Amino acid sequence: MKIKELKLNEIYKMDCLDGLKKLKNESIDLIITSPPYADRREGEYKSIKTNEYVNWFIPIAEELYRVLKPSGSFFINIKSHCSKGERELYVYELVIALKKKLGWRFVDEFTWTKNGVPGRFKGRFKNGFEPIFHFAKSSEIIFNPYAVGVPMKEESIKRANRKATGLTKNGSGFAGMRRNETMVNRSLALPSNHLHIPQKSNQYTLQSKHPAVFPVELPEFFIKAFSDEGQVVLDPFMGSGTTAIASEMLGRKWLGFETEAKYIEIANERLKGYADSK
Amino acid sequence: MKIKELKLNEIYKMDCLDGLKKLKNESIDLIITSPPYADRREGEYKSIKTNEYVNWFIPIAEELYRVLKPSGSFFINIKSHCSKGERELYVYELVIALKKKLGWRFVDEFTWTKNGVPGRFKGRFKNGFEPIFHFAKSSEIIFNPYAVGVPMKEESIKRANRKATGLTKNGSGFAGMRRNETMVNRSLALPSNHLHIPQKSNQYTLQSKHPAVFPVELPEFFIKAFSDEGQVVLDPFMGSGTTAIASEMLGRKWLGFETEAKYIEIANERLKGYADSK
DNA sequence: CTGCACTATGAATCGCTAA
DNA sequence: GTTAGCGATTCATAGTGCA
Repeated sequence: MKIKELKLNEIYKMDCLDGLKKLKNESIDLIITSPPYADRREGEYKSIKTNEYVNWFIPIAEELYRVLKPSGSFFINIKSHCSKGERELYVYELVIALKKKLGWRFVDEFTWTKNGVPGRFKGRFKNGFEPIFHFAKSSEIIFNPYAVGVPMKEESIKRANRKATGLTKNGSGFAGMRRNETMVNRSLALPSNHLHIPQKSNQYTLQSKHPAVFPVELPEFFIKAFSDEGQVVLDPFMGSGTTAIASEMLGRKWLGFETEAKYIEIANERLKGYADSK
Repeated sequence: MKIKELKLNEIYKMDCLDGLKKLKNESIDLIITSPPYADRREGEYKSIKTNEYVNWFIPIAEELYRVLKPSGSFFINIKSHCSKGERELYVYELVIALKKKLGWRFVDEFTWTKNGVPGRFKGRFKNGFEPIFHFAKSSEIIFNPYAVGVPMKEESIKRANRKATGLTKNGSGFAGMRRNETMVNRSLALPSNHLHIPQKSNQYTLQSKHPAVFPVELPEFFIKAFSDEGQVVLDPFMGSGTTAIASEMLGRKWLGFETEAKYIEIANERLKGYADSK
């Protein structure tokens, strides 16, 4: 039985596999990460070869499974690159392995659309989206859909009110949702598994110094919908700390690993900047 | 050596595997289809079981490979359903099998975002996107990206013109693209692999009578970008004929198979309606 | 202060050339 | 033969600086 040796709200300069071994079983509420992609960022991180990627990730995913609570969720953002005019398949193979070899439940795939980096390629268009895969350990996960409700269109509100006068027969009809949540939030529409978040040009921000940051809106969305206040969010590949910032903003505790000292520095600066601005 | 027994611009009431056998090697320029999804619409079509889906599709994909020209492309729209709170994996397995077992080149994945069918589910949101997978036989495929160019933003046009005054040193640098194509189309920006096409409410249209139609904009996009005028488009699962309509609209010949007489009737009505409206 | 011009850059990829 | 490096290409976005 491992013990929990690590304090919260810190980024540890370790390989994530070493770091994860220091965490207790079922001590984490939510995992959000974007690991290094295969064959990218040579020089920055040690580049993982495409055909070794799944085997490289499996021991990490095993540890993630161990430390996550049964009510927790694991979100992973990763996209295959193209090589010789074909998109690689390792991301699909990874998803299949996580379920079939390690027993993760594959809840859903999100598509995050953004403004693609321009480029003309032989036989295809620039890339304008990335998938985010949602895994869990059980069917009873924390889920607060109305925390990410979007304002309804005018017309839809009217229609909803019309409908609401003739009360529906069954209370809720929806698993895991209390009826009054629906009523209270009449003006909020539920989002879908499509997230449109244009990538910002981070030219003069601290964020820009890390080569592969996702926008803060991404972890924000998943933290709101799939965790409660005060819970613990883990990012095993912390990079410049976007997951930590989002956690701070939303009143969650957090924890992360990162091997590059310079990114830890950037992340701590960003966190300090956020704390000062409050 | 098979001979081509079938006339163009017709929907044949056959199982697509039987129909495909009547087509000559390399006689088709473009394939666009949305096959029946696994475990759906029982009663309408014979439902294909999730765990048998890949093996069911492989012989069809082999025939598609045989009839497609080396310069052709194959687009397949298919999305896994959810079962017991998990999204099934057979679509990823299919993509992997098409490449690794049958030798198809996997060019790219498109994401088609739409307005999701409302519904509240346990632990996940409504579905707001479907993938479309692009396969080919060679790296030398027909590709007309500017046929689907979207108007550039005002500001980008100005910038482009400024740049164009100081001509770049090398002619093109980009394979498969003639320089003047770029210049002539200065006011068009290339799209990405993200297509946003809200699904129309087809409640009162002929289209609605088929349970699983994709919007005509979808085949339109692929026909424009990946085929030339006068070429032959095949849809092995024609349904209510959306691929045929799009082909007619764009001056392509077409051909399709469909086992249900009532959908062939609907498709022919739609085609007649289109012809009359011209 | 506003408007416009200009610049930097974002998980990119390909073909060519030199080694 | 193979590989590594370099230049060229593409545009949405945000920030800077000047008129």
